[in-house]
Amino acid sequence: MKRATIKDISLQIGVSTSTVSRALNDHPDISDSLKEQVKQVAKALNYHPNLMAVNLRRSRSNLIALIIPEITMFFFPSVIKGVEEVVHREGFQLLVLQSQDSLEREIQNLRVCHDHSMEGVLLSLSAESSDVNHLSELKEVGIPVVLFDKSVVQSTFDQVLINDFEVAYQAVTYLIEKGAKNIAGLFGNRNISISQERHKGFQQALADNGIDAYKAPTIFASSLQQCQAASSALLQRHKPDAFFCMSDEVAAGLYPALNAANIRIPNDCKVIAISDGNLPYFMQPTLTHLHHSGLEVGRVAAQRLIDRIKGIVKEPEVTTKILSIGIVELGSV
Amino acid sequence: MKRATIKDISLQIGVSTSTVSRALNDHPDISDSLKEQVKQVAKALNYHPNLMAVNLRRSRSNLIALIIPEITMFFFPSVIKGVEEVVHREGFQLLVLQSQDSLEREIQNLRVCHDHSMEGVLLSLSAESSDVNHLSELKEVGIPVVLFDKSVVQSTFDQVLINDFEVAYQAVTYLIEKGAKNIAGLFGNRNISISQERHKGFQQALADNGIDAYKAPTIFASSLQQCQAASSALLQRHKPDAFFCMSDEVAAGLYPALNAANIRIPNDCKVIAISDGNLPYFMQPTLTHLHHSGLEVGRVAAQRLIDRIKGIVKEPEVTTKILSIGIVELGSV
DNA sequence: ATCGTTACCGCAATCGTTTGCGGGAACGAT
DNA sequence: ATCGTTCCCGCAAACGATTGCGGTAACGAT
Repeated sequence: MKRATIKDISLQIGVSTSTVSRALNDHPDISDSLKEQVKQVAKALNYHPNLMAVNLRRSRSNLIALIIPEITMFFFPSVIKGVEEVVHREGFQLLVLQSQDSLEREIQNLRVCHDHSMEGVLLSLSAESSDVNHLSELKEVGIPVVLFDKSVVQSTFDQVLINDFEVAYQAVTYLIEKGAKNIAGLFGNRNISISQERHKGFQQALADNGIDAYKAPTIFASSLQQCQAASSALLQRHKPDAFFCMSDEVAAGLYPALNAANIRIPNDCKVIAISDGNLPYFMQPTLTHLHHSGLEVGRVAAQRLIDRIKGIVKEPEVTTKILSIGIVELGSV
Repeated sequence: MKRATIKDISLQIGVSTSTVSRALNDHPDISDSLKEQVKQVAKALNYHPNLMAVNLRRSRSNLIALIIPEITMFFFPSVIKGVEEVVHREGFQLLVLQSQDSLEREIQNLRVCHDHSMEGVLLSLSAESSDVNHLSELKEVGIPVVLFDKSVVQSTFDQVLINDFEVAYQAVTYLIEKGAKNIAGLFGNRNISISQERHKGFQQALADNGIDAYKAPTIFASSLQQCQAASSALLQRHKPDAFFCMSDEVAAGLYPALNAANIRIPNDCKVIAISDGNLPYFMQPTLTHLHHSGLEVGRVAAQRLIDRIKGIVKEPEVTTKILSIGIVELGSV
């Protein structure tokens, strides 16, 4: 019932625990024959090293934390997948924590990271986090942090982002090239930075094409339901010939509204979104989008973090990695 | 830079480490004034107990593992959410592992659970796991396991499931009540148990209503693309007046196929699915479904596990908790 | 002055490993 | 016979906390 320890092995064979330890770790001081014997007994006793003891001794934990606002079906599953892939390959274990978009819980989670001796932290800031001051605690004890997806301007940490402004600009420009003249914008929670940045890109693209950005119908909605309701309301007053959706989530709110108003996509109205490329294929018509690969974000961020942990990245300066985004042309434009 | 230990505090105040430890844990042997002082110094030094040491000493880890086949946008995000909710409330941390539907990786993950001294494991079996023999290792060392969603018949573990047969039966019966006479069935990976059970329920419901189940058009598809292709092919040969979809994922494959064939939902063809209730609202028309709440599954399974860990559940017998399922009537029937 | 309490606090073992250092045995060389 | 190597292996101290047991001081009571 109780798990075997190194001591059990040592007693059984009649050597010291240090010898057993060295044998199991293939230390050159130990003869091959003894190594063999030790390993056999270990197997027989179903011995597994107690990682709590090992980690305490080595003062490592082999753990990497991923803190995200919330696990929904949007975006983060792909990120987790990408992170897990890299983290697992490098021999770490992943711990997933959620901040529920609350600063308080984010701080709690960071404390957990500290307490559990995380070797590194991947963090997508909560909606309430307007700066990174609460990360100083980790910085002081030397736990590397990589921010991704959501960050703040004056960050002093490595980060993996996309250029939200640019991507939105690009999407809107694309709609204009396709002949759209009256473009509406749909955005998520107005408190999070990426909503704001994408909104700016939206406005700038309009302005650069001689369209009065302030007259463009605009919605900020924090949930699918809100978005659908707001879209329906919008359609009472305006008849846009195109929609820019900052995420596939808001696009999913828009579709039913258009349908209810008997507006056909893409004939009556074009739709474009930014998406990780899953949901767009479930929608009808399939949703043209700029492909913001969560998988890629996860991979790159995790790799960067692990490089930091291993000390491969020596420069003290932090880097901001901007991922490039491609457009996937489907049925909605 | 280095984190403060209990020793640092003891040196600073001039008491022993044991006293500091007791003071921090509000042991009655320590005077209130000293406690106050110790806590102040602890705060000043930004002291956090080293959980690796604490856990080694207490031989606990405070960790609960969740092993799932794969984090996709389907179902599991809700489960994770439910699990996290309970686990966090009870003061544990959650570790998410993926088996990629591979038995080998599932075994690897179980080893990780053992090595990291998990206090409990929540497991949704991989497609390749046809029994639970590989769980014996955990059983031997006394780590409780709760299976959920996917299990096997002769399981000797607590489990939280739905009655897949019954739910499918119920869904098909509903279609028949609504007038459907020619019902097709869409299923996922044919190797996983829930596909098989739901398929049986599908067939039985047909048979009980005097329909030849073996002539009913049936598809097993492991991905969205496969499902869409197979659906299109099916529509060349048959004109079902209703579809039973074992998951929202396959339903998402069906929709475009119906659309391409110019078949209208629900007028020309009804569709019903089993779903956790997210995706159905993004589809057009919204998808009528039997609501298999991932949130609930996660909560119940996690609570059961924690009861086991805490020893609240004393009975040696394992229990199988079957969650009830309600129907959500939306636009597709 | 002695004894008994009560209130505090320290010693040292412990959890399971790792690892620096030292030491014995065997063996060959001188 | 002595010395030097080489090859193995054990002792004991860490890692950072918890905790049973014992000990000391203060104090009042007798």
